Amino acid sequence: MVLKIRKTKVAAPACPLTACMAVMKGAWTPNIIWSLSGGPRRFGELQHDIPRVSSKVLSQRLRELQARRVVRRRVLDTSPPSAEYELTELGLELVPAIQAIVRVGVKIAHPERAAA
Amino acid sequence: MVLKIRKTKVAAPACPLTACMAVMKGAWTPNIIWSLSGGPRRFGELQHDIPRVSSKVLSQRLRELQARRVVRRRVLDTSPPSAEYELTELGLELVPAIQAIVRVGVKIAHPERAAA
DNA sequence: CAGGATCCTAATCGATACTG
DNA sequence: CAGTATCGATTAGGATCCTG
Repeated sequence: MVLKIRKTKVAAPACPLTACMAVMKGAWTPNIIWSLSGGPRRFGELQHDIPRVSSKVLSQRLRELQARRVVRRRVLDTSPPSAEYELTELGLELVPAIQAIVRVGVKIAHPERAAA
Repeated sequence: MVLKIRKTKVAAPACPLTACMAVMKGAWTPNIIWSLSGGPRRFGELQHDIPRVSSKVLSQRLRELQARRVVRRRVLDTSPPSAEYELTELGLELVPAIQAIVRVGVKIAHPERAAA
């Protein structure tokens, strides 16, 4: 006998999930957005925030995020010349999701503090 | 002159983020958790919920999630034999994060409904 | 129905070196 | 400082076939 597929009880379809995960693709992308959620950061500052990321991967992800209109790049007229990255309005929309992930991460990392 | 690294304004360090992302690693993992958030599902039902996932990847991710105590597997005494997967208490903790991601995904996919 | 085994491709990442 | 170029290792994922 054939088992019937029960109707899912989940309200929204999986496609918005996939759409959002496409933006956060890459192991370091959430960290980049998280770091930028505190305000504009320079390239070197991002590397400082995310210690084990290579400059190659960091610049790759930043370029992708710019292409997706999540991050904006501004060249500053300083000496030496430097650049600043900041979240766009679209990028700011991602912050609550990252915050939720961080909250869970805290629970996973410190189960004893889960009561709080 | 050397540019100074400005102190980050982000409250929590990136490590909890990384810890949580490790659990959600893989393109399909969030979809699996999302599908299970509606209640226990069988293997075939998960494949139905996530149309383009191969059985290999699905079973791989399910095994990883079991190893991480996020998902529990129960063999049912039916004919033909079937198995059910469900979220553990730890797995349930991930649901709010996934929900937040879905919410952003809806905004990305349907910007015109962003007002709601 | 519920998966494991195998083969293969594409993407990601890390390390190193180099440029303006 | 702010990246780019290149290489090599790892891995996720797709397709197909097969079993209990």
